[in-house]
Amino acid sequence: MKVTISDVAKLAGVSTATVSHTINNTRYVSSETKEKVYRAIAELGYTPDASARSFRTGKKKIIGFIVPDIANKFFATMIESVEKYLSANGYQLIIANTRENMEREETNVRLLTAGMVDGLLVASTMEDFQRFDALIPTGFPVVLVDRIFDTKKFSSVCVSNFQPIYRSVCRLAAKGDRRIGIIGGLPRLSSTKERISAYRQAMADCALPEEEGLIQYGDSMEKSAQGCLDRLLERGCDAIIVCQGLMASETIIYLHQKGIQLSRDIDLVSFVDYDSEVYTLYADQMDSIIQPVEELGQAAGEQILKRVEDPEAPIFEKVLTSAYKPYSQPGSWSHSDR
Amino acid sequence: MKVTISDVAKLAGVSTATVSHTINNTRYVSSETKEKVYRAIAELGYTPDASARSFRTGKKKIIGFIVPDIANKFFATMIESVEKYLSANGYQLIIANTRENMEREETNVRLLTAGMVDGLLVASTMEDFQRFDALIPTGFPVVLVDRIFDTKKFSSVCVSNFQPIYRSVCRLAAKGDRRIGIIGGLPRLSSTKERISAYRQAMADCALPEEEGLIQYGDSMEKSAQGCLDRLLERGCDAIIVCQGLMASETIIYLHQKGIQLSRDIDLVSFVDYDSEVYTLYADQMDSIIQPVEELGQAAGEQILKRVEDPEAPIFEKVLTSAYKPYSQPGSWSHSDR
DNA sequence: GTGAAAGCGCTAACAC
DNA sequence: GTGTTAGCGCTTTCAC
Repeated sequence: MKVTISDVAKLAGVSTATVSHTINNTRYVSSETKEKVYRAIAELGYTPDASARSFRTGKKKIIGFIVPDIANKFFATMIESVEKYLSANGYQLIIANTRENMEREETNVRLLTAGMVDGLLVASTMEDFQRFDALIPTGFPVVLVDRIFDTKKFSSVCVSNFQPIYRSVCRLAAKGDRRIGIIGGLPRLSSTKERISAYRQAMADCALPEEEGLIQYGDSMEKSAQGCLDRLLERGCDAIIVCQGLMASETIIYLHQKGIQLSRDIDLVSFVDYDSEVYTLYADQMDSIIQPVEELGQAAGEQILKRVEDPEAPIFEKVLTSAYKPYSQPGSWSHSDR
Repeated sequence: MKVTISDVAKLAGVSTATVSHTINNTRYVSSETKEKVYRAIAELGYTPDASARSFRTGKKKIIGFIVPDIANKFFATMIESVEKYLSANGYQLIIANTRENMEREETNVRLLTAGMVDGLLVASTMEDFQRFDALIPTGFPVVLVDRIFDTKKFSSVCVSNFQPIYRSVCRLAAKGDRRIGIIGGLPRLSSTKERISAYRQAMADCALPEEEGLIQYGDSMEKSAQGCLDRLLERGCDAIIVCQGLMASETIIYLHQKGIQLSRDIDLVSFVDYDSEVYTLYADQMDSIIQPVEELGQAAGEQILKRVEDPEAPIFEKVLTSAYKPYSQPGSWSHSDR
């Protein structure tokens, strides 16, 4: 049968309080008593029951992370770095996968916030802030990751999206490209909106013709880039900006298959949000906007623990900066935001 | 403040027992009473507390998955498919990442088995069965995934490793290759051992010279393939078998960078354990051993829930079969085990 | 068809 | 320096 704290107490000849306190270092216990307790624990093979403890203390030492697509290496890498930070601080990570589906996100948020985790990281696929907000119990610690809402009610950690895109368009324009296409992610996401608006503004500022057909939206999941690319090629683009790593990889491959050569036949700017083998192969033939994925994960971990430990802490918005790597200078990296 | 079951009971004018039973459909409740209960729940915004429930019932509805490397797409894809199966059955998945480190695996197993999860899936990085076994509380539901031990104490789900390698060597030999090198994963893992032993046996059966230097071991993590490849190239291999997807991608890229062309300068056989863009690019220039990753995940989910629901169920070993795709016939797929 | 109440294993306030 | 004990929110047995 299960061995409980009172079995230990009995065998050690002390009270349950003493056992609890020795285990948790939560008040002074003489070293002889400690000794007896530890001996009893060892003898019985006692392990404190995590459920009972969570129930009693209200702390579960678990953080939930709601992710749009765990098989996307961008998120997988981020998860790894979140997990690293959390486990170093005595927390476990629970993953839920929404596959960019709002209903799945709703279900998972409800499940996790109902006493399963102490706090929640969310890379939300929702468009509507109200709908998201309604799911979160009052005062529940939440940190938005990578994707935010206009209403600044929750803390967030994300990457600056405007500047690198704006800069890309300007660089392409200076090179002589006129018809610059862009492949964005899901139109409802903040990250996509920011990037597209940067594109629009830069196109206008560079006096390049705007044309709705030059803007294509994918879903950032497998096999979505190809259709976008086809439509852009039909319109005779001389340059393409791809706003997300997985779609960028697919774009590169598809161009390769069509025999269209990077930087000779077409200019490419890619978001690089993970260590892709494709990226390694073609890094010297395109501009790269390199996302600080690890830092994003670590910052997310920091922020959520901060909120869990002090739910009254003020809202905090952290914006990280991508690195910009122009293709012509393989060795040179520069920060896009300064 | 937190709204509890007795708040609901009070407002609905019934007992807590009735509220509990209506929520859980666990005994007959008249429809008028149900009605009152649901109204009260809605009015108060009541959500049952998962901790309290787990504590009381001993069931947490959480499965743990201990994974060697979550940023490896092989595991990320498997996680996704496990998660899919579990969530369809009312369970959540908790991930722990060991980075192929035995100490981290120990810590995580101990943490998770201490009342945090109902059952555990483990792709263990351990060599020593005793050491692993010692971590698992008696009777705790465990399913080994992808990597097993000689001692058949736990249920397992894995992929047949022997046949595809044996077949690869024979095919290469028939083609005229004499110096066939192989890049394996961590030498301590069952999967690696099986693959290397298949290689050895096939080399002997094909009357090819065995040479220890033709066998190289990587760690299946990023940047480990390059060193292995260098050593194999030094020995003048005319063919190389790579036993793991990530290392296979890296091998392909490295060969490409060196200007060594697949199937012209060197023959390649790759394990393909996820949807890689590199694989898409080079699929027609090499033999592929395609791992049934999704099925592996689903089977793992099935097995662990079976054990959780009936811990006395007999040990079950499921062995899935890879598909073998020879490079010469892009359209033809064949099962390697029949 | 419903209610009363015990108790899951632990922590922590209070007592000495 | 240590013990006693209430009670966290829920499920479930027993009773009517």
